[in-house]
Formats: sequence, C-alpha cells, structure tokens
Amino acid sequence: MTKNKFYVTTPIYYVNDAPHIGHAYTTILADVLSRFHRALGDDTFFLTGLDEHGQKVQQAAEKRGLQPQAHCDELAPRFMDLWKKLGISNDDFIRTTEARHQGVVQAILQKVYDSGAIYQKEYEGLYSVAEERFITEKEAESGQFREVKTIKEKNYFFKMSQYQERLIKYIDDNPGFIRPEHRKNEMLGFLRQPLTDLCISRPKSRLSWGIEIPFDRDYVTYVWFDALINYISAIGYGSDEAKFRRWWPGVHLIGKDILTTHSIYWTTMLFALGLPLPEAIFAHGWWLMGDSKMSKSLGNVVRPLDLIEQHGVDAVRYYLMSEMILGADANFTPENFIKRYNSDLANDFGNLLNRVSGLIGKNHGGIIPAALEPTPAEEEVARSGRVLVPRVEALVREYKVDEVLNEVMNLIRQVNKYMEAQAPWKLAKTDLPAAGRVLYTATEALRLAAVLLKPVMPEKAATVLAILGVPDSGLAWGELKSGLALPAFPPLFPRIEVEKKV
RNA sequence: CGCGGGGUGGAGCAGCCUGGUAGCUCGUCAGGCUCAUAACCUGAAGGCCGUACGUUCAAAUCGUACCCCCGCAACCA
Repeated sequence: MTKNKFYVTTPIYYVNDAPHIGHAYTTILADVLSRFHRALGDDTFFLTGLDEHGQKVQQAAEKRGLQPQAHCDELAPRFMDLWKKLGISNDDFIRTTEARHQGVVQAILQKVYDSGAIYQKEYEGLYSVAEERFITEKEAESGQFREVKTIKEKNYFFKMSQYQERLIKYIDDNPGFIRPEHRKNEMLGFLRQPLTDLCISRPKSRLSWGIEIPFDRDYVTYVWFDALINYISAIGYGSDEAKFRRWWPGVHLIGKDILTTHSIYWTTMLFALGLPLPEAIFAHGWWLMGDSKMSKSLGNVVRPLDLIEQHGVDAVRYYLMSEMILGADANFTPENFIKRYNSDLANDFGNLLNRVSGLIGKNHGGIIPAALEPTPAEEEVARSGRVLVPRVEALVREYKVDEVLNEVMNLIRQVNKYMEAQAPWKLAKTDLPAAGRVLYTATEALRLAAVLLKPVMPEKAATVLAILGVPDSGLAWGELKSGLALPAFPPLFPRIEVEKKV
C-alpha cells in the first residue's frame, strides 16, 4: 500500500489579536488531524504561523514607541506559548516577517507582474482620514466614520477576474475541494457574479509596514500576496523544489469568515503561478458564547489558558473536538463543558478504567489475566473494536473528528454494557478464569480506545497505555499483554462537582 | 421573487440523495446492580419530523407554495 501524504495548515493568525478559543480550535483541529495521519502512517506536515504585517501592527507599534518588528517579536510568543501548552505538534511555524517568506513573496510578485497579470490603476473611493483607511459605502452610511472624503489613489491590481470561468469549472469538477458541501455552494453562488480584480498594494506613504513591491519601491504589498503565500513559502516554494513537491498541495483549515479569501483569491493566485490548487479547503464554524458571538465588548471571550489550568489540556482538546459538529457553529458554555467532561470522560471512560483495574486488583492479584478462548460475548466486543479502526480512518480522512470521538465513546459504552452483562465481579466467585477473560477483553477495548484517542488526548492516552504496560501498542485487536502487573493510579478524569463550580 | 444553508421529543444532532416501524448523546422519571469517580445497566415519559397543498398503496424522506432563523469580499478561527 502506498503511503499517503498529508500537508495541513491553519491560517496565519494576526499577531495583534489576543489568542482566543477560536484560534485554539482551528489549531487543535489541525493538530488532531496531523496526529491521526501520522498514526495512520501518512507522511505528514503541519504548518501554522503568524501574519505580522499591516496597518494595525504599524499603528500599535507606533503607539508604544516601538519598531514594528520589535512589537511583533514581543507579541509572537503569546501564540507560540499557547500552542506549546495546548500540545500542538506543528512541524513549522512561519512568521511573515521572516526573510524566507519575504523573499518568496517578492519573487512571486515579480513573476506574476512579468506575466502581465498585475497592472496599475487609479482607484477612487471613500476614505476616512480619521481611521486612515478606505471604507465601503455602507460603512460611510453608518455615520461612524469621521472626515470621510473621496480620494484617488494609484494601486496595483491582480487580474483575478480572468480566472473566473476556470475556477467555477474547477470547483464543479472537484467535489471535495471546498468543504463542507454547503460552503462550496456558497462560493459557486458568489462566483455567479462577475469577479473584480484584486487590489494588492498600498502606497508606502499610507502604509510602510509591509513587503516592498519589487517593481515599484513606493509600494508595499497588501495582505493577499503576503499572507496567503505563507502556505507555499514555508514548504520551500522558490527555495527548495524537492521539499515543495513533496508537500504541495495541502489542506487548508480555516474559519468560515475567510472562505472567500481562500477559495477565490488564493486559488486564482495559484492559477497565476501555474501551481495546483489546494487538496481541500475546509471551513469550520464559529464558537458562540451562549448564543451570542464571542466579543471583547461583551466580555465573554473565553481564554483557553484559563480552561487548561482548570481542567487540563486534554479535556479542553476533547471538548472542543467533540462539541463542534462538522462545519456548523457551536456553542461554548461552561455548563456544556462540564456536562460533556463528566459524562464522556469521567463517567464512561475514566470510570470504566477504574472498575476494570479495580477488579483485576481485587480478584486477579493485580495481574492482567489471560485472554482465553473468546465466547460469543467477547467476539462481539472484539468485532466492534476491529470494525472501529477502519471506520475511524475513513472519518479522519473526511475531517469528521467529532464523529470519531462519538464512535470511540460508543465502544466504551458497549464495554460498560458488556461488563454489566458478564458481571466479572460475580463470575470471579465461581469461575475465576472466565472472569479474567471478561476483564482482559474489557481492558483490551480500553487500550484500543486509548490508542484511538491519542491524537485528541495525547497525555491522557499515554497515561492509560503506560498503566496497561503497552505504551507503544497499535491499532490491532489483542495487543494487550496478559501477565503484566497493573500499577495503582489516581482517577484519570476526576468528576467535576457542579455545586462547587457554580 | 438575489444566492446558499437550516427548521426532527426539554437541549444538541442523525435520518432525507436510494419513500415503508423516527435513531443517537445529554436532561427528566422509575427500577436494577453494587466491581467503579453518588458512577454503570435496564425501562419509561416526551415528537402532529416549520406550515399548507400535491404525488403515491405508503412521505420526516419526492414536488409546489408559504413562514421563520442563519450566512453571503476585504484582513474576527
């Protein structure tokens, strides 16, 4: 069987933003997918990073009396540290101010310019002097902008419009390209209207903190030809062709807010470069806070660090991955978090581990019993375990992490039922080996579940596997070893007592 | 008539393409078990599947109309 390749990216986050649950979600999702693909034996590369140019950075730096670069250097660790704490296993971290990126951006601008797909044009629009930026007519009507006047400015434009038909055809021909399905339709709807060309520059007089346009030193390039290119500059485009060919094209995980940017701007840029389009662009939903959007003004921004400190990284990762249904918006509430933690992790998974190990300790001298010949009851559990693995693999390839978790929890629930039906605590009194057979089977199911949960909960899964004495065991049924001694251990996921929390 | 997505027991979702006893998780109630983190197991209550017509022996599932919610280009995942 040929090895698959998996290159996954998150957006590069804007360095001025305070990292919030949304950033954490996308990044954890990318991490979980990466870990799954690695576990499946795929050649995997996971990229995330920061977008460090632009007006807001320039202004914020000025306000603090710092050089923009110094400002960025100070802010960047907020993200890097958070990813470390969240157990993010990215293979690279790109910052758009790095030389390796800037050089590629300039080379690309030059190349596209030489091909005739970039031209200069005078642009007229509404400009807010107070805000120092162009505003839309709608914004002007809102009356929230002072000193609005019409000004003319020369800028460079990318001939995005010329790729419209080609892009429509591509999207039609590649059903898995934009996911989920309804987002694809949204984009096709968008493409029914004539595409305009894309303004890709800013005069330095207005914005100096950016990458200089190689064919006109009075300008810097504006966001698109800077930020989006990170996806290829990081993997060696223009500098390491072998590396680039190894990884490109990749899968872009994004929030639904930047779907147009990716599925239209970025893809037409790739057309202009003669490069293959991404393998997939997957847009997920937003986290709402109790039905309202998360916002600073409402004071309902959830800080990932607070959650980690309270409940541990793995619980947070599990919650975020299980609670957001593929592609839809999800609702974050502390009550929800506690409910899911208690029912899935504490009551089902953690508690099952406890009851099984407790019985082994009490009746079998703390030694994992022999598997023996399976009866139909064991066969049924084993079959569920065997069927689960390919099922999970298929779901992972469809980005359906929430369903993966549900499937694994179903196995755990089934084992709880199996325990109830077999009652090894009773069996032990009449037929000790038979009780052992039941406990072996239940423990093996737990082991397999832990292996499958490892990408989502690396620490907790490793703990379980270490307890079972098979830290490196894999996805085949029956890798649990009889005869090993089980150490004592504290509850894996202690229940969160609601009374105390409220 | 701009486009797209959605409206399924208290909550969140599946089912709809390939019509035929409405399923899952959580919550509620009752019972069981007592190995376990007051956990686990079983059972029950609770739905006119947004509304109205239509097709059909039969519609949550197909068709038509309507109502309601959400999203739809400039840097918020």
